[in-house]
Amino acid sequence: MVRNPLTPEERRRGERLGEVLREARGGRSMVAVAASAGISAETLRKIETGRAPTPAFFTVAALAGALGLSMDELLTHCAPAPAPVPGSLPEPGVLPLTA
Amino acid sequence: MVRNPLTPEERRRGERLGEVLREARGGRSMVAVAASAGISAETLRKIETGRAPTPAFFTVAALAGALGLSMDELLTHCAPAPAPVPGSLPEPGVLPLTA
DNA sequence: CCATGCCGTCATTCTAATACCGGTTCAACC
DNA sequence: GGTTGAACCGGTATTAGAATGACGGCATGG
Repeated sequence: MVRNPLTPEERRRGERLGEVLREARGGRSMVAVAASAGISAETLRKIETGRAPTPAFFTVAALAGALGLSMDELLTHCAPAPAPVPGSLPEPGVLPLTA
Repeated sequence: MVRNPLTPEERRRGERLGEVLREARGGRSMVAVAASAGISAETLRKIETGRAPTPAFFTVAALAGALGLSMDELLTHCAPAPAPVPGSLPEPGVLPLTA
């Protein structure tokens, strides 16, 4: 096919990424952080609210730099499963991706 | 404006990213690595050849995972300036981004 | 009252991701 | 020598989404 429309899992993964970024921003304003990262405030808002679930690599890198975050840390924090008790419901539909 | 068309600097940054990824792939085939990362071989080829200069965050993350690379390492390796003698030509138009 | 900060929506342009095609190179094999 | 296969490349086409701007709305606080 051509560019399948993003699965619900992928969208929720984007939401988690947004939450992590917003938390890391703390009290600073969107405008300030966006300017510091070299992106527009509109873009930052879309990423934080999860409306841009799969931002570009260098966009995230710029944000991580502006927020003092490690890229690997970021991946870990917005990672897939929050320790769902290994052995319970297999939950069909998980996407490892970070393996 | 609306999505300015990627500067030459951004494109060369994508080429460096591709080179690093290709080097990390070593002898393995594109098809194998792409499958391991959960992306198509076509996409991997476009990234490696620099024809997709700004890939998605999670796409790069999947590739880094498949290749055993650290995201921060990746950023450092495909980084901006190769130590251009601090104090020479200021080169107007550099994009820190990774700061 | 007015500024600040965030949100929703609409509109726009460029690009990522995917697939398919043929072409090339290089090796092994008949 | 011819051919077969693997692996990569360049081009083209398609769809969905990133990135950006602009306008209006809604709180909170000076």
